[in-house]
Formats: sequence, C-alpha cells, structure tokens
Amino acid sequence: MPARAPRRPRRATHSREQIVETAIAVLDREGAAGLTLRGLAAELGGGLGSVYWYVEGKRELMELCCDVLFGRAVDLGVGDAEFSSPPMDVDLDGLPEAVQHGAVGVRRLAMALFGELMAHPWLAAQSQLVGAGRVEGMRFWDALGRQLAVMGLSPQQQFIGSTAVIGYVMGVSAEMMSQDAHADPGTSKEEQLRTFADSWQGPEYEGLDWLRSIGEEFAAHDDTEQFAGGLDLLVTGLVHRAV
Amino acid sequence: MPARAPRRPRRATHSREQIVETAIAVLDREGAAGLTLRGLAAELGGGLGSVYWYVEGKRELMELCCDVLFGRAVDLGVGDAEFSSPPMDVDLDGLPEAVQHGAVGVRRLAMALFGELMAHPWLAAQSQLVGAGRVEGMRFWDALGRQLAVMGLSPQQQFIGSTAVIGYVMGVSAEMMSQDAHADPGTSKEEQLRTFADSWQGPEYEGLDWLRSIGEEFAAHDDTEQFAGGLDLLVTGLVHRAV
DNA sequence: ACCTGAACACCGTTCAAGT
DNA sequence: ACCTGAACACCGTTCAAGT
Repeated sequence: MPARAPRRPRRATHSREQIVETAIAVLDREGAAGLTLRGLAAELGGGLGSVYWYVEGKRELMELCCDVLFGRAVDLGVGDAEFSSPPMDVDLDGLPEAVQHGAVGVRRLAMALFGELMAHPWLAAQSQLVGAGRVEGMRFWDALGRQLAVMGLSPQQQFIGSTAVIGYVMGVSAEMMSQDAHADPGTSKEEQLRTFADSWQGPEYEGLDWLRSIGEEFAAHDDTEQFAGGLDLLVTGLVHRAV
Repeated sequence: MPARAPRRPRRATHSREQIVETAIAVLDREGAAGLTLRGLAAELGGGLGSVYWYVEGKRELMELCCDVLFGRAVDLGVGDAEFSSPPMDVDLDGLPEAVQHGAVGVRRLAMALFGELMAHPWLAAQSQLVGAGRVEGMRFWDALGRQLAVMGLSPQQQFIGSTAVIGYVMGVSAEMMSQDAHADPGTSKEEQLRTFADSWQGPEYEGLDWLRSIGEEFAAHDDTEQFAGGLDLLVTGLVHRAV
C-alpha cells in the first residue's frame, strides 16, 4: 500500500439560514425526535461544534425553525395569493363591510397557518415556543390582531380573540398531527381512521356511549374540513361580538 | 474499625399508581425536563430498572400521568361541586332549555380542564398525547360530546365542536404556560407582563403597530378571564349552530 | 413475580486546538 | 472569524442476575 498523506479535514462553511433550512428538512423527514445536532452537522458536511457558532443550542434552533414557518404563514395569509380552503360557514349577510372583511382576513390567516402545520407535522407540538417573542411569530399575531381591529372589536376583545384563534389553530393541529403519529405507517388514512373508530367499541370504553356513537363521523371526516368547521365557530363568536 | 456485613440492598416495592403519582409530583416540582427515570427511581427509593416492570417506558409514563389529570378534570366537570369561574359571556335568553344546559355543561368541563392545566403547568405542552386513546382522556371527550348532543347539534357538529373545544383548551393553555416558563423567576406576575409588553416597543418589532397597541391590554390581563373569554366565543358559535 | 444496577447506545454542550 | 472533534455529563433502555 502506498503511503497516504493524512486526510486534512475540509472546513465546511455555514450560514444561519442554511442551518435552519437543513434542520427543517430533517424535521420534515424524521420528525422532532429525529433531529440531532450530530445528524444535522453530518447533513451539513461539517463538524458538530460549528453549529454552535450560529445558534445558542438546540432550543434556539427549534425556535428559529418554527419562526421561519410562521413567517411563511403570514406572507401567505396577508397576501392576495389564492389558496384553497373550505367555504366559510359564517353568516355575514347584512353586516357592515368592515366586519365582513375582518372576518375573512382572520379566517385566511388561520387557514394559512394551518397549511404550514399540515405541511410540517412536527410543528404543531412546538406551541410551547410560540410565546418566545420571535419576530415572525409576532408578525403573525400582529396581522391577526389587525383584522380584529378592523372588525371594530374593543382592545380587550382584540386581545382575547387573537390569542383564542392562535391557540385554537395550534391546539387542534397538535391533536390531528399526533393522531397521525400514533397510527402505524403503511396503512392508508382511511384504514387508520377505521381502526381508531373500531377500537372505541372495545370493552375498555364501556359506558362511553357518545364516544361509540361518534365513530362513524370520525371515520368519514376530513382534517381540513374539521379544522375549518371549528374555526368558523370561533369566527361566528367574533362576529357576534362585533355587532 | 469493626467489620461490617456488606449492605444488602433493600428491595423497594412499588405499584403502578404510586409510580404515576410520584412522577406527577416530580413534574409539578421540576417541570417536564426535570423528570428522569433515574431521579424517579431514587424518589421511590428503588432501582432504576424496576420502573420498567410497571410501565413500558418514559413515553407511557407520561401518557399515564396526563390521563390521571384528565380523569380529575372529568370528575370535577361532570359533578355538581362548586368551583369558581368567570361569569359566562354568552347570550342564552329565550333559547330552549336543552341548549342552555348543554352550553353550560360544555363551559363547565372546559373550565375544569383548564384548572388542571393551570395546576400542572407541564401538562398543556403534552397535547401530543391526547389522541393516544387513554381511557380518562376518552371519558373527557365523551362527557363533552354528550353536552353537544344535548344542545341538539348534528353528529358532524358534535364531532367538530368537541374537538374544537379540546383543541382550544389545550392550545391556549400551552400558550399561557409557555409564557410563564419563558419569564425569569423571582419577578412577580405583574412585572413579567410589564416586561413583555415593554419589549414589544423595541426596534425589532418596528411596523407591528397593532402589537405595540395591545401591550397595555396584555399587561393588565388575567389568564383565567382571557381563557374564559375565548371559550365563550366558541360557545357562542356552538349556540348559534344549535338554533 | 418483582427488583437491582451495570452496561449500552445514544444525547446536548463545552472547549482547547486548529485554520 | 469560523471550524473541528474529543471529552464530559448526562439520558432512556436492556438484561442477566438476584430474591
């Protein structure tokens, strides 16, 4: 064997944005438990420690990942791009135009955020990071609050309403995404729903007659319609306060 | 020094209930990050491995802890014990009695769950475990669904409404509890709120005029009133669907 | 049947040393 | 200024060995 010069390690060069984007890709592929700083460094082609030059630690990295996606939700939710969502089930007939506009704006922002949460199933469970004061998250809150102000709600109702909508979006999404995570992979969505619904007929749920009665509704439901339906309950409440 | 017989380790004796109760105590005291199986075993006076005789692993242990507290929320929410909650801000005048009863029942259950989430600040962030099919969690869902059935809502609206309420409760609570966790300890609640509100005037939030306008509302708010206010938006929506 | 603790295979974080 | 990787102080989980 000919002698070899010892491999000099190549120095990889990073940026904060690149690290965050790569982390999001890993999270999308492997889930929250699948992101490790070692794995991330390997994916970036560099050493473990260099990540720490750009982020304070794993927690800040997660916050930055979440914030980027909140930013995309605002951009989509305040823009005039078309994106599909179920028809709104709120009676706006005869209401002042400002109330109608505000209600539509609230719904649009919430649906845009829901879209990001569906596209990145690990994200909804990170709601603990919402209050971290990251700028894109705050931009989302600001955009939502503006719509409630447009509706003519009092400052107190703007505050309560905006936090209620964000809480609803994050909470319902976390519910839905965790259900997907619990299901074993390889089965279709329909089979998963059916398996859940059938399990509720088991003896451990004896006496929970309502639960048993709702199985068919669950087996036939669509996540986006379910989300939009609950959102419209909130929007109905907001409209009711505005007039 | 007199010779000593080697210490024979005492065999500790456990039960599943004792392990879960102790884990809840540790979680309350140290938070979710503070619960380790080694620490738990030490607290129980036994060895690390024995915990595995009773629970499959840390994940199941967390699920069991959450489920116990959901159980307490149902018991309180369906019983007739008095517990304080802000006055309901939903107009029920002239509505059928069944609708009124159902609406009150929904609110009662949601407030009872919120109480548990406030008493155990680590709990709200575990919403990923809600869909795990644990029996007390399912009992809570069943109790809530019954109230929506009482209101006369369609099965679809029962499904959408019940998941919306649970999602709202978990999501808003996770928001609130994480805010407390981010604040540095040693300062009063009022000071914490003031610090947050003031930080929104900083240059990184330039252009977020609504955010800046809402600071005073935030600084003066009360968590329970905020929660109840948002909940009543949802209940208003439900009542609107029922008539 | 139930308990023990060493051993294993990981983690996140730090930091002296490099370029 | 930015990168490297060994070292440290933990984790959860497994399992052969005990009682």
